[in-house]
Amino acid sequence: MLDRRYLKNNKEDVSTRLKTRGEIPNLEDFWALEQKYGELLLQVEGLKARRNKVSAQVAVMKRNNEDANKLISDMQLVGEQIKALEVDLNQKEAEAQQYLLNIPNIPHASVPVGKNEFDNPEVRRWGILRAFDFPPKSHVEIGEGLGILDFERAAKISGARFCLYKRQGAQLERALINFMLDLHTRQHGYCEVLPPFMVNPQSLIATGQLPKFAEELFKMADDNYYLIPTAEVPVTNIHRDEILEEEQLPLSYVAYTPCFRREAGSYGKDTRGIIRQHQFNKVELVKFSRPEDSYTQLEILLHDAEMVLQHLEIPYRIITLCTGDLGFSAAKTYDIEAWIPSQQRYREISSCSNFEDFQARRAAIRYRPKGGKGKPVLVHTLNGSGLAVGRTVVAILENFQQADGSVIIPAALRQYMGGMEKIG
RNA sequence: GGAGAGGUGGCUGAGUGGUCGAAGGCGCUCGCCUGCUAAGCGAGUAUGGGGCCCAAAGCCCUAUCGAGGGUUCAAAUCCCUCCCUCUCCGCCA
Repeated sequence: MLDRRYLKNNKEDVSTRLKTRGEIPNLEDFWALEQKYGELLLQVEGLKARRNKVSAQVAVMKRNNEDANKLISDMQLVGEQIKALEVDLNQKEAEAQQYLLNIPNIPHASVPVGKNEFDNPEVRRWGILRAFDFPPKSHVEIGEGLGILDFERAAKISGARFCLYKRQGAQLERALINFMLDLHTRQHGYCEVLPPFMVNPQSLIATGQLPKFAEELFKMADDNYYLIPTAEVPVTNIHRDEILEEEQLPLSYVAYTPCFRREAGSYGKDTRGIIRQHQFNKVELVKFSRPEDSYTQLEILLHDAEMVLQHLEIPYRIITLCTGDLGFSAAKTYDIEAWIPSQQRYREISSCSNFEDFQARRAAIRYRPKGGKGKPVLVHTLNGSGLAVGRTVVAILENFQQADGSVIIPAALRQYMGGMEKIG
């Protein structure tokens, strides 16, 4: 959510910067709404001030056994006026709130202007693409060949976009989760948390999935809970409605969770394999920082995520999402894309974003400047995948496949696989 | 699921219609004092919104005692609904 006052006072600036996202915001309506709201608020508060004052007088008179009936009947009228105005006021307030909740974040000045994913500039590449002396197979072929990925039975159990991992496949997934958690906690200083996988609507509003993207979420039919689409939701909400101490910042959390997404609107995309699933595992990094540090923290976050791929010896590249490709809540996003040999292209395996105070404002996450003096200030929130586990399995199977259909296990992972060096 | 108890400021804890944004204690901040530490003394110490102001400081108004509604001139206090926590029973990994 954007700052209401900033939005009110900088219509032109906000409007031009939002347009780079491809949004055409109608700020005039909002402005008119705010104007009306302000007037009503002034009226209502004026009347309340009067009533409070008179009520105090009534109290005094009653104590002195004086007759206060005149004042009381006057205030009855004032009470009715207040009630009538408040109906209008509350409606304006709700409208303004709805409006604000549906406006995306403003891109950071360093974000390249562009229309869509084809305008995302590459930042850097890492690793050497392996030269295959045989046609590389897709992870589906490899996984089914080895009997470690079973899509048919998953479809029977659940449906499309699910996968049953078996034997070394299941073990590999588990090994990766542990490897990533250990790396981030032991070497990068993150605090490990294991949050709930179901959350209430408030949490989803705070991080920006609601109200706008309800169709992407799995919702419980009989309870007011949603399955999390990412650990970002429960972990960012750890500090919802809290005032942190400046000394605590930056706070860094790492969490493993499964993620659940309806993938509405992506019919036909990545239908085969485990690239795009309704349920997938992810190790997520979340940071809370002072505003002045958040872009430094974004670089650190990106580095921490990259290190996973470097340890696993998987080639990747970093891109900056352009204004037109930026997610709703993000001010700036780097994607890490791993090399997928069967597709001869890089595919997203991590997304690292700075949300600035966009989520913090929705979630009321603030910190008190040092010394206990001064007003609480909104923190900046950041998060990034570190990494998407299923897609890491894809990258390993494909990049480390052998001509005979077997797969070498990256050295860094072997201690997590009971010393196993090869699958198949 | 059944029965009961309870949700008040950073914490603890009082408050059953007006003098309560809220006693007391703890903590914290600043100042004083003490050779150091401890103790002691004094002052201050919630958050959102709005207004005055170029801005800051400050002042004023308003809201907030789990959430939302209601009664009343007036609600932490009375009524209704919901949420959460705790205890016991049942069930269960």
